[in-house]
Amino acid sequence: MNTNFDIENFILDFSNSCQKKQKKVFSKNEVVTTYIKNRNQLCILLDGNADLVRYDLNGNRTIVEHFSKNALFGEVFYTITTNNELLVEAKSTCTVLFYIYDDIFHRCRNNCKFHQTLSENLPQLILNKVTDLNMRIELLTKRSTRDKLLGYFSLLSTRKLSTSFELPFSLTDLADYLSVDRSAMMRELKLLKEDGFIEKIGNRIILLYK
Amino acid sequence: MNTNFDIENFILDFSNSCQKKQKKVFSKNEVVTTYIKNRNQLCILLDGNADLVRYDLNGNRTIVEHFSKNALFGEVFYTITTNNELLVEAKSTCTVLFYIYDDIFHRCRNNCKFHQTLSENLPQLILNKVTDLNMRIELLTKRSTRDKLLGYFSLLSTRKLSTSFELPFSLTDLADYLSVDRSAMMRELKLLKEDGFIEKIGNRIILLYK
DNA sequence: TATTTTCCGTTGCAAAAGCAACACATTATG
DNA sequence: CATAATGTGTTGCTTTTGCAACGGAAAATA
Repeated sequence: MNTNFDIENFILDFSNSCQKKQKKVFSKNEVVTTYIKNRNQLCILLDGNADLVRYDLNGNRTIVEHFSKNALFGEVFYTITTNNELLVEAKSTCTVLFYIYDDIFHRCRNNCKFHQTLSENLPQLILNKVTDLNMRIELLTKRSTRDKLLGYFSLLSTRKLSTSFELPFSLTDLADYLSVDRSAMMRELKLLKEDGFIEKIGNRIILLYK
Repeated sequence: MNTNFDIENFILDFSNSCQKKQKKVFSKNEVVTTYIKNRNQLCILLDGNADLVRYDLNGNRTIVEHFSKNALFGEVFYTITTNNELLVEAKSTCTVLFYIYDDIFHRCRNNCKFHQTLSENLPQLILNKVTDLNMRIELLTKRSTRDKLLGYFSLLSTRKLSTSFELPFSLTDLADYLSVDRSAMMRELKLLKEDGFIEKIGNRIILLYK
């Protein structure tokens, strides 16, 4: 894949060279931003972890996306179709850059290096997001809680290049991410252990099946 | 939103001006392409309808995406993580342009107008895809078959600017799209009718709740 | 047009998932 | 450090969903 663009170093080098942005720091549980129709915001998470969360009319909470270092988010990626609350919550201390998408795309007046490089690499950055979303869809289309859990574990295992890995979520949040009931998920986790698919030590999962 | 770029006219004007692509026509039920790791293909559907379909190990069929005129697809949007079959099936006669993503991004040698315009507008095109995928995720995270159906109907209603609209799927395919069992979905459809949420005349749905 | 194939609509039964409630552990916070 | 808040693990019960099967309608095909 063409992931030549190293967003991390790029941001380190240039994030101060552009005027058309805001940089803010949030502490745990603060609301980073809400998704509001047509404001066209694009955000980059420089550091920390945050979740895009939706609360529906039945009071169900869904973790729509989980963001870590260098993730892109913001309502430019979203067509707001429902009146569900959609907001980004900091899960740890977060540093975030805020842009208006049109400003990136059409460059800023200064034509600064930051802006130029960012707009050149935007297709790749957004493409990375597309592949993430497709993986999420793959998970969500799995028919059973068991398959969702195993699919998610297998994903984490692939990412860490190890059959043993830490969950980036609390179990409560994991249920909201997989869009299943927490107690049902706990039951299924127990069965997965009993059936010899996984081991679970604290926050760490070990995949036992090949 | 900045959807200034009119892909349809652009394609009409320029699709013959570039060498680095293939144009093919498919008839109904033909396989347009399969998703194979690292081939990095990007496709544009010029005309017709097609589905991205996955068959899992349990034999379940999932319609991962539904494509209509001017849709972008191809494995450049996908990180293949499982060995599930992932293929695009023509649902009607389809005309498709095939590219290799790197060729678009790095321009072709001729530096033709088609290539230039396409690469300039690629962020916007991919962004449109992101918002589509996010809508799909919103549907899939709904907890019940009822909510999935109502959510999908509400989406179609918003698109058509009318409470009455045709389903773009057969009911069998709709179930595969919403990732639910067909008979369970039929049962829920009946209940939705009985509870006065919808009317259904052939392929047409009328939303009755406000 | 006759025949095969696909799709629709339905049902009984089994399995899975959701709901509600609770005790206990762990983690934040005054 | 004491106390509050949040997270974990569990269970009985209810509801929803999935599975399998079937007959008939509609559509595709020979």
